Formats: sequence, C-alpha cells, structure tokens
Amino acid sequence: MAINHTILGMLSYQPLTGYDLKKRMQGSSFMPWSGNNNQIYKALLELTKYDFVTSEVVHQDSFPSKKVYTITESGLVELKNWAKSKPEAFEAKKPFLLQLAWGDLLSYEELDVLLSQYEREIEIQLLMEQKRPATKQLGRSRSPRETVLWELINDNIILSYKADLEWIKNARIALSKLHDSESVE
Amino acid sequence: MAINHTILGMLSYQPLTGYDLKKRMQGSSFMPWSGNNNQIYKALLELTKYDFVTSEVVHQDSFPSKKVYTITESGLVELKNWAKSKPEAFEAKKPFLLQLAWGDLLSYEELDVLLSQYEREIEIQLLMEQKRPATKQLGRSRSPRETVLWELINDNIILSYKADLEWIKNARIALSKLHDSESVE
DNA sequence: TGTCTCATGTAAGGGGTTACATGATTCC
DNA sequence: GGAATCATGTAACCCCTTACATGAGACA
Repeated sequence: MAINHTILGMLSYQPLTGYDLKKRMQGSSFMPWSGNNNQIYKALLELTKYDFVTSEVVHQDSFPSKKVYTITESGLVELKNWAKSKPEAFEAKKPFLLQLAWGDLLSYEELDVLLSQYEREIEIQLLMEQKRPATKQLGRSRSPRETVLWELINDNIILSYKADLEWIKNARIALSKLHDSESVE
Repeated sequence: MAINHTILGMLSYQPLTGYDLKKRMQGSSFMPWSGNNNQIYKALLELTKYDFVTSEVVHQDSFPSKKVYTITESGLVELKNWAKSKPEAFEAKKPFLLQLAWGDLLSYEELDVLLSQYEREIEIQLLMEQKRPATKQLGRSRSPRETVLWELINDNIILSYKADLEWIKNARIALSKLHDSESVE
C-alpha cells in the first residue's frame, strides 16, 4: 500500500491535516490516486495504529477544528526502509491500445479520426503537465539533490507523454502509407 | 468496462470458452488484467444478458464439458461502436517515482543501488516483451492492415519501456555528476 | 441567495486480486 | 505418486471511486 508511505513522505516535510494531504495529492500527477477522503482518513487511522504518526486536535475560531498529523521516529524509519526497498516496474493502462486492437473493424477514415483524437488527447495531457508547477506542492526542498530528484520525476512523466506522441505520429504515417498503397492497387 | 469489449473483440475472431479467453488474456501484455476466473465468467454472464454473445455447451469425452461462446450480430455492432469511441489517455502507475520522491532520505550509494535495480527491472521487462511472439494469441490476421495495427500495439509497449530506460540512464548520470561536484566542495 | 473554502468523516459500489472447490485425464 | 492441463465456477478481500452528510464563515 504505497499510499500509506506516500502520506508518511508528505508528513516528513511538516505536520499536515487530512485535508492538506488530500489537496497535495490531487495537485500532483505522480501520485496515482484521486486523493479521496475515504482513502486518506483510513490511511491516517492505520498509520496511527502502527505508531507511524501522532495527531493533535487544533481548535480554530473561524474554521472547523482540525487534526494535525505528525510523523514519529518509527514512521521516519519505516519511510526510509520503504524508500530503499526493491523497486517495481511501472504498470500502464492503455485502453487506447485495446481499441486499436479491433481497429480493423473501422474504415481508414474512422481509424484516422480515432488516431488524431488520441494524439490531441496526449498533447493536452502533455501541455497540462508542462504548465503544472512541478512538485512545488510537497514542501520546500531540503537539499539541492532533492530538487534534482523532483525534476527527474517531472521529466519521467513528460517523457512518457512525448514517447507516446512520437509513436502516434509514426502510427498515423504508417497507416496512411498503407492506405495509399492499397488504393493504388 | 473495457474487459467486456476486449472479450467481444477476441470472440470476433472465433468462438471461444471462458478458459480459452483466460489464457489469451494472460498471454498478452496490452490487456491489463490478470485474466482471473472471477472477471471472465462474470463478464460472459453479462455479455449473455445483453445478447452480445450466445453460448453452447459442448460435451467432451476425455475432458470436462465446456461452454463455447459466440459473438452475435448486435455484439459485433457494439464492438465496432466501442472501437470508434473517443479514446482516453493512458494512466501509468509508477511506484518507483514515489520512492524517488523521498529518495533524499538515502545516501548517494543507496540511491544508486535503487536506480540500478530499477534499470535492471525495466531491462528485464523489455526483454520479455521483445521475446514474446507479439499478438499471435488473438487469432489469425484478417487483413494486412490488422497485422500493422498489432505491430503498432507491440511497438507502443516496447517504446514505453525504452523511454523509461533512457530516462533512468540519464537520471543516474545526473545524480553521479551531482555527487562528484558535491564531494569536490 | 448561492457557491466556495475549510474540515472530517461514512456509504455504496465497481473493479480487481488470490485462493478455494471440484474432478477427470495425461505426462513424468 | 505427483504435477499439469482441461474446465467452470465461488468466496473473501483489497483498493479505489463517487457521492453523501454536516456545518461554519467568506464572498459575490
């Protein structure tokens, strides 16, 4: 359950409430969760149970009371151990590839519409990613190295969109060439 | 629920049993499901309910009886409409990026071990993908264009691994340069 | 008056996973 | 004798999502 460790990670910068965590999660794209209440408040309960975090209720005059969570010593140890643990390969869900797999049911025109729609979609995602102020949500950098790490994360996301864009452009060319050669015959 | 349409797609080649579908799903990497019974037999029930497939029980002497599913006319229409529907962008789950995000807790040595483990992991995935006989599981090609589509799908998967490999190599270089510059100071 | 922000939680349900259950045959 | 293949299904559980519930203050 990486979401628990991700929360620990965010708390390693500073104490935060569930509400804060939710906003940070929603504002960052390398955290693959929607940042819904259900997950976050449940995760905080679990982290409390394992003594990885402690919480303190803070009363506010003009706002509802909030629970501020702070990472513990053993929480930091857990976070570091997780950060060192053997990495897994990524898993991609690409429903577009499934559509393409049965694309032979479509005409060349329909296929090209499909491909161009996908191209535009990926372009939009890429632009949104490039506009986004990187990883600023996660607290101030603790070292120059940490800044580099965040840039690398950002690069990875951007590169995966760029790779898909390259691919789709070549795919469109390949299919239009095939179309031309077939209409000549 | 793309799995239902994926099953329709596989049935568009030929009638198949749930067991056949499971094996095909497990043998192909662009279908992001484990191909477990629960999903497949439930999906077949649902497809039957909507009259997108019909089934026929075939008795066998040396094996258990099997239910062979056949796609209907309306199932084919549904499949084609889905194939034309507006494509979504891919979604990637990259737990490694989450680990990297808190990588500043590690030493340079620990970080490089982590990066090299990831590099090897992606290399292994890439090799497995390149060894795999593409999309041969899904029935014989119905047209030259379909063959091209399958090659494109295969390319996409391979390219996404290659893009990540490129990235991790550059990441390691960037971090080792930073390390060198810091140890000089 | 209505919507937004702050703030914590619960409910219902979809989608996915592994493991279990059964039972014959085939291959080492 | 033991594992693998053929074949269909169920059970338990995890993770994640949207929507609901409450309730005050700010802002237009």
